Amino acid sequence: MDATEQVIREEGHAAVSSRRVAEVAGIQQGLVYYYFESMDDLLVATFQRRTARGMARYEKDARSDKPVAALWKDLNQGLDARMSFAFVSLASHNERVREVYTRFLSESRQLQCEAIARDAAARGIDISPATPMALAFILHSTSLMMGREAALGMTEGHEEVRRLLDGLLEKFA
Amino acid sequence: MDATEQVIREEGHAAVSSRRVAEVAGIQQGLVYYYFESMDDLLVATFQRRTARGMARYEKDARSDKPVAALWKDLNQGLDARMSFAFVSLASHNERVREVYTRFLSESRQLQCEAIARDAAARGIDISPATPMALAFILHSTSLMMGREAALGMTEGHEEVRRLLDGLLEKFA
DNA sequence: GTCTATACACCGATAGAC
DNA sequence: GTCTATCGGTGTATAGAC
Repeated sequence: MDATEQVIREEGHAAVSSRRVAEVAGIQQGLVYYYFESMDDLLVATFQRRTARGMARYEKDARSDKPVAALWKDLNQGLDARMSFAFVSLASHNERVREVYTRFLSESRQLQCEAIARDAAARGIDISPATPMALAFILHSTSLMMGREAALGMTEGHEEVRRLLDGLLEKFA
Repeated sequence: MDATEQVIREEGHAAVSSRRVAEVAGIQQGLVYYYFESMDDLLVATFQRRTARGMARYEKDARSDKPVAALWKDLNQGLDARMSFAFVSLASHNERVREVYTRFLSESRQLQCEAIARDAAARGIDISPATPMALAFILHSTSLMMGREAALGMTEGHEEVRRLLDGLLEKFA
């Protein structure tokens, strides 16, 4: 799974083959099929491990003493943009990957909504006209987009966006 | 190029091969190489055509009598999420596709920034603490994310996000 | 567990007939 | 312009030795 992630990151998901993964892992091609029934299984297992790690990170953020600040920091530093794109791209046309991805998206957003609502209530912060859901959505999408562009070598305007959101979230810090 | 787009949309960019594209287009495989020197050329040409059409749409929005409202409407209706993901995924590992994509992103954002700034000035609208750049970025990323999720069958929270942004952009309508 | 060897499908690209 | 035929390479997956 480590080798699979590496290939996706460096060469894209189209380059993931039993031969290439085996080469990176330092084993022979046939051995891949001793551990995974098919390449599809390997792919699904790899993404499942990723989403489990992602959820663990978000849960840790939610339990910290500054949930929203921790989440926002995590979204801006912890996202692996290239893996993320590969994930979406695959999810569009692979039912099993789509299930893994939509469950992760749904559960993590739910978690983030609750964290925002609880944090705002605890600190007496009024986020209107936004709602926890809208805020969670916007934080997620903007940080993902900045990660995407940064992965492609573009950072124009990112400082401005970050400054604006940092300011709006100031009371949570 | 139409056949290529169709294959990308329905089966993903990994399924784009001269044989598959030829089959969809109703021609023989070898003929693809009469019109395009390589599959890479076909892919780049296909995306180039898309970005040209995208820019034309944004320019039309910018010239309309309600630039920001037109842009926001366009972002929410005109984005082909699946093509968009394939584009990004490919751009990560194909230099020529990356160039096409980053130029498009950069030019379209520039255009949108100017449209927002001009529209706000003309209507005497104060968008602070946001800036034209930050606003363009957030509109783009949220609409893209909603398109992405909708393509995967998720629409939870979208109404809330749209309501919030519609409200914030109300003065532009 | 790990290897080698192999079957069979599909890939990009080219050659040459019409 | 469009076709058929073909090359070498790579893909998934399996069989069987050790």
